[in-house]
Amino acid sequence: MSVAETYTSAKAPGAKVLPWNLPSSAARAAVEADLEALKRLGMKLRFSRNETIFSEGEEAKYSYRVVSGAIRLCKHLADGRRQISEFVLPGDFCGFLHLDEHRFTAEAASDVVVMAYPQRQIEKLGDDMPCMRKRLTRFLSERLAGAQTHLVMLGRQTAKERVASFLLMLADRVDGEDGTSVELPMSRQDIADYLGLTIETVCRVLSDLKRSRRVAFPDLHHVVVLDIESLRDLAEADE
Amino acid sequence: MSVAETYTSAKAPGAKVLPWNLPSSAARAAVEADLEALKRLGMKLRFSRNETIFSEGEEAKYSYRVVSGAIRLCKHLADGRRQISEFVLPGDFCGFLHLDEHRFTAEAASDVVVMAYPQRQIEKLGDDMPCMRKRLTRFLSERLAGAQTHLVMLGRQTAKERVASFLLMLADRVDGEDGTSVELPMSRQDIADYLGLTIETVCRVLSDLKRSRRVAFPDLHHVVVLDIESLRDLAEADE
DNA sequence: CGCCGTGTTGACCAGTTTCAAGATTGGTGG
DNA sequence: CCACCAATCTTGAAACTGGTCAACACGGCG
Repeated sequence: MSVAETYTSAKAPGAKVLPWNLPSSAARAAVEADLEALKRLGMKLRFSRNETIFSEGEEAKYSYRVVSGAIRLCKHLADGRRQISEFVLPGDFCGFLHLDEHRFTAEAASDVVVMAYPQRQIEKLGDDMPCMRKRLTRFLSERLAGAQTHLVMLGRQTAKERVASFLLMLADRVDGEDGTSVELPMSRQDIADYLGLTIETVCRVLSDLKRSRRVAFPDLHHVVVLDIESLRDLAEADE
Repeated sequence: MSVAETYTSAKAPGAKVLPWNLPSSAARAAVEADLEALKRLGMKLRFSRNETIFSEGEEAKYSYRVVSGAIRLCKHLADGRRQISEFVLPGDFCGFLHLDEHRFTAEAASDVVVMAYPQRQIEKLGDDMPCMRKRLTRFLSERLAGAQTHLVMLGRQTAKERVASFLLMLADRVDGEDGTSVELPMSRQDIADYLGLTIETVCRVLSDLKRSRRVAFPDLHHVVVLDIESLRDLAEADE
């Protein structure tokens, strides 16, 4: 079964495709197809949990693709507050901003394996190959659209809605077989910092969801089983 | 005095350039320089306050540049909640997302005059002219970086910090002579929906700022005089 | 003059945070 | 394999920020 098929079958008829903040599985599959040129530029790197991959303000020498694990993209305030703008999951790209400096910090949310591509070469690739260029603008456009959805979440949704949306997003992005059992490759604190909440609030909401049988934690803290339909009611968000 | 000069002189020595969500005045000035090709594609349109320019989900036929007034880019939830992701001020662009559908709604925040450029032609321009293409990817990158700053604001800043940051951002973006007197081309409700607050909270914070002499309203509600330095203390935000 | 849209202020309330105390989990070394 | 420790997660109670509801003020315009 191709990734693209997994993607379409995961969408129940009538289910709305959420405009989340990374390219959909379908888009990723398409990228896969003609990414050979990029592949041979990359080198494989490993980072362990909480290692910094690059920092805000650094010169942007590389862009990355996650092979396994997860990266968090975040900004740190002087007093320790932190906001995560995005989780980068296996198959996803990050960087590629075509700015001289990184505008956010990238840290390993779990042990992670990435491919690193030299920024220079990527830009060259874009110059030479129109298809790559189109992909890049589309990628950036998609990410911007995703960020706007995230803004709605932080600006106008309640804690319960945010957590529900978050879980649905993960289920949507992870190519799980059935899509209801999802691994959370990030800590509660990471989730809180993504959702603009405290870790305690995230815990409480998850406990509520557990009590109302909308989620279950079979083993540890890091695997969730979702009742998609009932979570969708809570998420409410979309237009 | 060129726009670029205005920009650099507005930055006091040591003042940090805020990574806000639209291209800086300097960037805009540079765009100006070689935008002749684009210019003759555009047609001038007028919208009056609260008119919809385009809606989320519509086919993206045009991109826009604001000549005068302001546009708000926003998303509406089913129950009436609204989040504004960006204000588009004179000289700024919007659209250009290279996606088939608009991912947000654009409405006139005040009476507004815009230039509308056919999306098709723009893409063609990008194909033909490498410099335009680079400008586009840089534009999108810059917008994405700006959205991330906005995320920090909504996720991790207090009401006071948000309002202070907002006023500083406006002062930074508007090419005012001295930069301390700023016109607010949007309503209190618009500001609230940009900041993820209620209109009452925005009013209260503004009143506080007025009492503590950090802002003043000479005439109406729609012109503010700022004490940049003391507001910067409140904004706190940046890394 | 009086209405309507918009902005301001006050009193009260609710959701979220804060602070603090445990409970679980995972890892390490005996 | 188990004991122990540190890190992470969970839960509770109290405090607080910002939201809600309601009244009022102000300015623009017919």
